[in-house]
Amino acid sequence: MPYARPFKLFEDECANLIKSSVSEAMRGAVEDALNRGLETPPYRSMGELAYPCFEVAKVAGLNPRKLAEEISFVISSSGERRFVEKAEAAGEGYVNLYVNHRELAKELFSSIIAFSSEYGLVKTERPLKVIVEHTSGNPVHPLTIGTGRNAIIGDSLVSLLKARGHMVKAHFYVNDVGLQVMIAAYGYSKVKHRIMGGKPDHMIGLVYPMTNAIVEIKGLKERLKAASNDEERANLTKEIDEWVSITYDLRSRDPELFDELLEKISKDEDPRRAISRLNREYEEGVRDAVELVRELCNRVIEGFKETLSRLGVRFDQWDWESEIAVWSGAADTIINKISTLAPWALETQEGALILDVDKVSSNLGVKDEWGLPGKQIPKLTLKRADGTTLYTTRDIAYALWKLERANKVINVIGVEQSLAQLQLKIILKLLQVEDIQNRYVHYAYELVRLPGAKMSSRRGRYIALDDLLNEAVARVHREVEKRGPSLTEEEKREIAEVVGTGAVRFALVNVTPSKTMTFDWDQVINFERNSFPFINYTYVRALGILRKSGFAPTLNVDVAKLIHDYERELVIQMARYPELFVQAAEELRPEILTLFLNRLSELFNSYYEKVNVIRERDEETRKARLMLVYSIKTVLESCTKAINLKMVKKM
RNA sequence: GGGCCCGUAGCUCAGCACGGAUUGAGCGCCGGCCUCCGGAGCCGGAGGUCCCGGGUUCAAAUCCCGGCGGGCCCGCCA
Repeated sequence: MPYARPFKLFEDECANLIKSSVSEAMRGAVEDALNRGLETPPYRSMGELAYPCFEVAKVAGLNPRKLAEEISFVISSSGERRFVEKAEAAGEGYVNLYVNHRELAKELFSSIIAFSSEYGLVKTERPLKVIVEHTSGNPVHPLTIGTGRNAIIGDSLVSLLKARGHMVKAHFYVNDVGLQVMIAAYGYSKVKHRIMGGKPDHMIGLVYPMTNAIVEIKGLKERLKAASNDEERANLTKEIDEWVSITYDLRSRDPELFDELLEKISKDEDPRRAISRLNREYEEGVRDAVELVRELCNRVIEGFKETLSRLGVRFDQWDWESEIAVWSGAADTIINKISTLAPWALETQEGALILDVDKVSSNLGVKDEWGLPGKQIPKLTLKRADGTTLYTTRDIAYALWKLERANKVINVIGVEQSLAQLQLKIILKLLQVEDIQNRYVHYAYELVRLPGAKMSSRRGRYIALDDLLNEAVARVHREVEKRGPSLTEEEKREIAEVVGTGAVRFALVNVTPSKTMTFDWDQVINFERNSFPFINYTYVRALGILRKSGFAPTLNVDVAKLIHDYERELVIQMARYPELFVQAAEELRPEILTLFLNRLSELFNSYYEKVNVIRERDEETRKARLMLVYSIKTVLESCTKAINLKMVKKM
């Protein structure tokens, strides 16, 4: 079997040559420097790798430039070279190393043929059981642009880690406990006969804010009646006015639905009490309550699944908060365990149980160990005065549940939860979970802004992921209409769907998660460079060439025929791809691969413009070029597969 | 008040964890290329005190300290 990482052969050879080119006395220092890896020079004309001599020169009391010249000379006169074409001293003290791209091409081609579209997907030596929990949108409204980023990042991680050879399961945490869901369920119970056509998650996305607003106003009005002074009355009136304006807004979006909800809720003596009763009954597992809430959640989830399947996002498991954390009694068990382990950090305030997390972290010594920046970690309430649990407590139960089932747990959750996640991790440490620092990861991501769009959860104003996808598909469809008149209507639809949703995926994964990203249509669906359509177009071009030429991949090619600068560059980039894949998977950075896809596509398009492939007269040159094109096609397949992007074969 | 994240070209970003040689890409703008294997393409140009000020270092966009600007978080919400 050929070696899976062609470029590594070159890198290893460089390291060996450098090591053996210095005197015994310097070898130790050189090895230390090499262990940190060689550098990539800033300009392509400076070779593929570089070794800076400054550090070693300083230790040995030598001039770095001189040392670089010496090393370069020894390497250049060495007969032990296969991949190193030449070594040159440069700058103030660099050894620049140039690869022999023909030898590299041989390795690349045999690797491509051996692994096909698995090329570059280097398997780990230590496969782990990994749970990636992502998306986990509350079942009271459709998935939004924000949960969309979560889903796409999460699914890319799942795909990346699977490709790396880990045993990965994608989990969705259904937050079916808590007041929000109960409000939605209460409203749903009044108007469920109306929710027939259309996507159920969108309907409930309207029922929930409507119900919430109606109940809020009713509650505020009662408080106004009982208000004892003018100031309080004025404040309440102001608040009521605000909510009334919200209900106008909401009603305009479906007057019949709103009116029926209002009429039915008004009949209830005390909606708030009905909602808390529902909450209590659900936590206790009373049958009617369970049936109602589950029916609601399942319908919303049905909508989620429909949306997610368009993006190719699949879950292995749906974990219900009620089952894992509440009905099982796990949350209470945890509270008891904390009471035994750290009674000194617990206090009771008006009946509520509070944990001094800061005290816990000092006591466990994690502040130093984890390099915690904050001096003071806020306290956390574990249990309400009425004995019911809180979200974070239930989340501890879920974290433990996941940690029992996997070596590593990755949670894709918004940055705004950073503090809660830190508190949770400290508690997990307190609960004596082994190696928690490495096993439990909060993979934080930032918000998505969409210029011109206003968001307000009280008004039920959000940017639905469905709308975003529809818009993307529509835009691609218009373009396909313009450019592909020979395609059938069905083909056009298929292309628009795959390329449109792919464009959204690409755009959302292309930006470093810790940055707030701006979603700009002209950027996402621009059909030019740095977009998914551009990459897919490149792939289709490569397929076209291969199809027309009738080329069958073969190792019987003369790599010496690859003399063009673009050919050399393409070979190097593709040979480096496995290194990038490993880095992306190890560092959980899928965006490294979207950047690579773009770079490779740009290179190929430039090449294609300058060099003939099919029309090349010289048979050997033609064959070598076709093998190169075949490699590009294969690498595009592998790399898109690694982050679960689907491409069309015709457009 | 405290903590976290972000600040690089008009716009969107990459490079920063692990310091290294003249910072880069796309869009937009200006100017070229359809006798072409698919123009959803290609080539060229203009455009930057890498937020500011100190420090460490042979070397700072990158590390440290102090500011400034923006976002988020510090609930008996989830």
